[in-house]
Amino acid sequence: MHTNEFTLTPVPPYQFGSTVRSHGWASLAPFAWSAEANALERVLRLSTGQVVLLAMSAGSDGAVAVAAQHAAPLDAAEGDELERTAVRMLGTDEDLKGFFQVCEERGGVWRHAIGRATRLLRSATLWEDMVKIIATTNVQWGGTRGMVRRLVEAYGEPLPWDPKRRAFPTPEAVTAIAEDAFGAAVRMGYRTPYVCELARRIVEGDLDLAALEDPDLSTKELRKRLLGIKGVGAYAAAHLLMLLGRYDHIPVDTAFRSYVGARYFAGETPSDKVMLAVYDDWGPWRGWAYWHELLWEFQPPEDQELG
DNA sequence: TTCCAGGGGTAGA
DNA sequence: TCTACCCATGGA
Repeated sequence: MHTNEFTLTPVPPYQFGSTVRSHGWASLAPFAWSAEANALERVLRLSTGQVVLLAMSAGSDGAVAVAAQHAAPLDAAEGDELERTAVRMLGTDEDLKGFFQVCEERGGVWRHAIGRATRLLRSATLWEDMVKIIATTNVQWGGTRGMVRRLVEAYGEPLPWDPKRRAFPTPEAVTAIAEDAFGAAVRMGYRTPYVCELARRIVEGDLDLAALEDPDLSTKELRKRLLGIKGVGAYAAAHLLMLLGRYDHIPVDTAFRSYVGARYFAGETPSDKVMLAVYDDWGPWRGWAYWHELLWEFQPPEDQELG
């Protein structure tokens, strides 16, 4: 057994704990929260095929500690990929000063956002984020967790010394499976052909994920390309845009309608257009503003976070 | 049993 | 651009 430990120094302000709790991703396989280690763990398959076990936890002075266990030593390229992937998942390289500046100007409860210093937890790859977003549509959270768990258990590469723990399946692994077999194993219902087609497009080079992660691509063009993916509509595109660091669209779902209706319209639910207008003055930070308010419903801010 | 979820595709207007 | 209608699955 070999180990590789390193620390990430996030762009401040940053908090590991609030990032892990930023949405439900930490409870979707292969992510798992280890209470005893106080760490976010997951199995990760590197592009060389080596499968590693990652543990990410809060370090000192706002840093994030990452520890990887693997059966064989990692070469330089594998080490780079490991670190790049940890940065992607934790958003430690994301500069949100623009958003925190607006929160500072608004003051009041918005100072909580600065204290929380949250990034959205990402998956190891955009492919994994896309599959998981598709698995959240028109289903309750328990259903999403079940679909993702079955997908990982059926087709993820096992950790060599603990084969019950598996990585998220690659697109190549999914394309190697007949669609009806995939459907029977994963039980994603009508989402099955969407995921299979997505995997095929990635493997065949028809969909270039790296191009979608290019910060120089305009948000408008990026959204158009996301909407071109079968299974991705307005909600899923807005959510994926947030995971790609663009916060000007709000993922409108039943949670949005329920929360905004209760908070701003005395329990009534006007049209989506009217409810979305509540956040218009946040400009490019609309999505983040809504997301913070929704999070605070379940994770009420404490006064000591202020200032 | 019926309803519907952290919606989306499609056809037809 | 907007609206009906259908879509597998499983929890409530």
